[in-house]
Amino acid sequence: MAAAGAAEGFPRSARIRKRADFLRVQQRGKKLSSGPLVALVLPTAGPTARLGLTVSSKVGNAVVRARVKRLLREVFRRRRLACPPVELVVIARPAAGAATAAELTAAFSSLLSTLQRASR
RNA sequence: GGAGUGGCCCGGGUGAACGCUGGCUUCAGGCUGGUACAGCCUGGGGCGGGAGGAAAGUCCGAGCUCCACAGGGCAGGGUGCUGGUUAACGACCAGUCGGCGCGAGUCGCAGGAAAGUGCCACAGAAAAGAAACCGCCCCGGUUCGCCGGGGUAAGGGUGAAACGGUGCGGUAAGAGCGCACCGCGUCCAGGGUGACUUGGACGGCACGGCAAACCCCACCUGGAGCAAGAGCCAAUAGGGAGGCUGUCCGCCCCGCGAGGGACGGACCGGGGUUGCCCGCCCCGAUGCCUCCGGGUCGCUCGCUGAGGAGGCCCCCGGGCAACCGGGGCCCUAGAGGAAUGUUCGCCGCGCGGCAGGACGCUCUGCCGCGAACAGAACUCGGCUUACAGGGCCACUCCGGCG
RNA sequence: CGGGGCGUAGCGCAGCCUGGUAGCGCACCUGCCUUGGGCGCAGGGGGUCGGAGGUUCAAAUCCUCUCGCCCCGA
Repeated sequence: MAAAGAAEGFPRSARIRKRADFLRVQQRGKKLSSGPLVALVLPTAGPTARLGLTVSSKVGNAVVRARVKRLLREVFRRRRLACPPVELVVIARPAAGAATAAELTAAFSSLLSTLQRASR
């Protein structure tokens, strides 16, 4: 176990995939925001953090939405094991469609940093 | 060389690191059944696969799936020159006719206006089956200003459009009144599968426009859509399925009777016949009997390894072509809160600047910037729309040189 | 996947079905009224009718294609 590649992996178990899970986090989670992003955080009993993304059609067409999700997933993949075990739902506001990759990365990174500080 | 027309193609390449996804294989752990072993789940390793020309819009057509369907009529919807291609189409090809263009070409919802109804604003006398405002001509009257009656439709004027056009003859003035040509209609002959076309004869003109107005005619048309649909099935709740039973009348049977049962008809209410009607079919408040299954979340299948109405700037044959037949080669991803990504190099492409060779076309080097439109969601055939940059082919017109 | 609606002046809407003049309210400008402002009265300006093509003598209106926005159902 614990192969070298697992440090930056992003397996299916680290994703929120059920509508019920999304609704639970959105109703009971704590709300944070940074720029074009809104995050809802709920502590979990699982071993690691899990991420779910919500990017509606207000953000842009399919290409723009996919780009936003891939960028956010990439940031989360790099820092996943450094995060406390929470369930995290990130909602992209319409401004996220027009944001550059650097802006989105910075916004999500600051969100993750405040999360890590709060858990200590 | 310049201007243009039509069509086709490409849609960056390569390497490394870290990731994602589904297939095959292998290892470890667990569960079920268990003799070997098989199946499933979780995690790791290896191998090879992983967006488009439009995947988009969802404007048409089909496959596939489920539902409905005795039959008849009416409605609704769609298409609309002809012939063909196709699984099918509103698509495509070829042609006909008409518009535009010198031309290559291009555009066209392009049936019927003597089946009927309706509309044609303003202007104009008159907007559809006739009429006569200014006129022109004749006759009568006259106070010489003109008035009355009749003929006419050439000219003026209005309008988008005025009941064939031009010319000659003719006439009181005129008029298809007569003639020639053109247009129109009918008939005949030739060509063509056909739309249509060519020629001739006859007719003296009848049929203004609008059907992307209602409509008529011809042909086509059941509804929904992979969240279709099929299977397994937790918690919770306790229901779900099947059969009988409505009211009245007639008649028959059983019974002493109350009553019960069978048949036929009518009626009431509800439902089905996925628009309506006829017709047809089913059901009945309460209650009784029999059976144990129905279904939500979730999961699996449908779903893409085997079939594809699949591609080929491959070949052969048929056809003007769309396309068809045969052979060869090749391709084919399968997610499910939804993968195909991120970072860093090198090469290639375009634009701009600088320097050098060079009259110029252009070549070399360096630097900077840029690289679009857009993401599979059951699968195909079309159409439409978006798109940085690049390449190829055929043809037309104009100019120059030989 | 399927269905519906909207786009007309700076804003909110009529007009479209049944073709011929684009209009209403608020806002804007000018004048009157008032010491001044508001209110009120009178007058005025302003619209490629989302875009392209077509039918027609004539199109906001009819037809076709297209762009954008909003809503609904499974």
